[in-house]
Amino acid sequence: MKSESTTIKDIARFLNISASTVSRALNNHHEVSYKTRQAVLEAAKKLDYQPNALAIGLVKNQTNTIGVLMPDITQPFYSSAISGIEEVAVEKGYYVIICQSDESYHKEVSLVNMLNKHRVDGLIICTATTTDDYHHLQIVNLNIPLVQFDRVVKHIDSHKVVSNDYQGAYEAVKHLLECGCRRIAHIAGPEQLSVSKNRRQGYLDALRAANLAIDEQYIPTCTLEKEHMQLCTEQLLDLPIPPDAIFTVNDPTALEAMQVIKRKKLVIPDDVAVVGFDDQFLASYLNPALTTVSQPSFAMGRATAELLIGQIESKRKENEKSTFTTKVFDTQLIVRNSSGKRKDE
Amino acid sequence: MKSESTTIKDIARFLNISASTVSRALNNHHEVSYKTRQAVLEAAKKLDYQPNALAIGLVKNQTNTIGVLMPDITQPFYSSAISGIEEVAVEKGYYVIICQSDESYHKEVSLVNMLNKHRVDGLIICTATTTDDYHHLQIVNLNIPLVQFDRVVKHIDSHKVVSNDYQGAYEAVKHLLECGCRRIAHIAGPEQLSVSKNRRQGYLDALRAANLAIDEQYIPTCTLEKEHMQLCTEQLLDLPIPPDAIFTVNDPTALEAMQVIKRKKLVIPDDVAVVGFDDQFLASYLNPALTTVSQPSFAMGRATAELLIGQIESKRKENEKSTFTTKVFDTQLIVRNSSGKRKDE
DNA sequence: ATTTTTACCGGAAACGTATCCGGTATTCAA
DNA sequence: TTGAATACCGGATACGTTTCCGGTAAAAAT
Repeated sequence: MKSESTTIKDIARFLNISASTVSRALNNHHEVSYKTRQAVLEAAKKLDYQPNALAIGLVKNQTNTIGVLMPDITQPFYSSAISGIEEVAVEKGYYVIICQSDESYHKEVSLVNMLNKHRVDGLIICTATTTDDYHHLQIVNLNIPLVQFDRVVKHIDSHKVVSNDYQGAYEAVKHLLECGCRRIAHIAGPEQLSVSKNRRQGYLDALRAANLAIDEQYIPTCTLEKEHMQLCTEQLLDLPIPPDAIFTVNDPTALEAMQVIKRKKLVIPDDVAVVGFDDQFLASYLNPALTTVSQPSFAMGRATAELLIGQIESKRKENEKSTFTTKVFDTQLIVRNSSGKRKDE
Repeated sequence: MKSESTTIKDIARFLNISASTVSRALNNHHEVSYKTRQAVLEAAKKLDYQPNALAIGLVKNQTNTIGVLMPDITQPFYSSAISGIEEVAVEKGYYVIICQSDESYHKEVSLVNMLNKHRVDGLIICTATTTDDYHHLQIVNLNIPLVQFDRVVKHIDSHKVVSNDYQGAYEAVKHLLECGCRRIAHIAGPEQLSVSKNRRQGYLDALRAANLAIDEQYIPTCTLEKEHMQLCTEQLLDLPIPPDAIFTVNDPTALEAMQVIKRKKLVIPDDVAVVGFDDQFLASYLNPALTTVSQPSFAMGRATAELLIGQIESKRKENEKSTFTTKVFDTQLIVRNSSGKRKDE
């Protein structure tokens, strides 16, 4: 199945000139006359010439491709970020290869290696929950530009894009306090994730600022598996003195929490208020609508891609050692009915 | 920035053998002795050899890459399908490049051309709502294997993967009839989309089977823009004799419809029942939970990738002209409270 | 002991493109 | 009119790999 596509040599033969001249003409090189350039362009169109990206990549040692490795592209937060990444990528002439780790460390390592082998020009990664060894990132970071998204590893030297998790959590808890809640629980995420840690810290500091005692019983750590989200919620509600509010590490957890609360015939927000984190698009459609901390995932995706491509192209120009930036996006508290002051729809 | 990665020649030099032998050893060619093969493998590991996919692709005229073009990767139906595609792709050693058309015909054409230029080994496509010219698909279909997903164009000769839209719609309407509804409206999708057409037909036939008259006023065609979804719903509710049920072409439309219905202080399902199509993951979290037709999007994604890769690899073996199959996935009606027989949670 | 087979290996060409280097013809300055 | 500068082009090489072709040495068959 010879693919029979026309090459630069075909054009050369057609015009009785050399391949190198054709190449120069197609690349707007100045050392080619106007006349032959026009002839080449015309012939290229006529013969339906499509440059072979593989061959170009081989000599230029680049693929115009960036790899994106996310835990789960099904989650709105990630798919929306990917959408932003894709948008700037095509703007700048790059392709994006997506992979998902399914929150598995082993898949993550193997996919990073695959992408490395494929000679992607750069890599965007959001580590899996189970990842707590970062050699594979270190290694890839030496070869190709890397930018970390959302879940970041501090000691790895690269661009980073995150949202202000600490501030978001702090404000969410402050809001609950203002609603009159005094026994605020927090279903936290896995400890090795930067986002979990920062949100937890925001929660703690908000309580401290209000001179409230911290009760570790109120701060279960969730694996972020569906069943465990439910279990955490049940255990909170079964405490001798159950909480009057639950702030969850993300929206999916808030969803499950709400289901459990309803199943126990408790009323949201009267008996238990709920606040999530993400503002995934369904949050506003729930009943009661979910109060949550909004992250600009699409814009974050765009910024990530811009940083990455910027680094790729500056690297090509053999720039001085680039200094890495961490882009922090402000979050915004969206107050809806799951935490309101007992005014129903 | 010479990337300094070790090549096959480095290994050859290291072992004082020829590059061709190294290549053969790495590819388990039989014409190489056990001893040298071991030596090569060891040296490859020691020197951290990573085969250059570009070079391999150049000589083999393949990229091990498949392109996926979807209207909007943010929608759960698509992201879940992509997830399935990605899964079998890595299983079989392929990379997946994703692009989104944003429902724009022009973007679609330009992206198809980009992917073609990048020499992807195959292409999965779900056309945009605004696409009603299919030359670009015809052309690409001549060059590389193509499989159409969900929204398919009948007269283009390729594998196709769809769900049984007709049957799903038929059963949804039948269910509404059994609930006692008699004035069932249908918010339909754009007419050029195969899915819209089939679901509309299922709706019509179910009504006819029940000897109910068809009222075109009850069948608005929606562009699938959010505002238009709302407008269609409002117009239905404002009719002199408003419907007692609305069957929507997909879940996002059902969502908006429910919001509008609630805003009018009507009760679901007592005043108006609602049934959607997709079973996007949020459907069960709504209040009332949404009755909808479930499509196995993940499995559909898997099947699509399997068909495509199958075609790619059979093409390599210069098979006889392959005959194309259309894989139809059965849908399943998930009855929840938005259509129940007025028993509340 | 001679021929044939087998096992193994190296050299060279090829994939499609970019680019370095050198060369010719033209134009300009002196 | 001569020398140098300029404009343009072709040939060769390189990128990293696979694969065809031919060749040598050992093993097997005669």
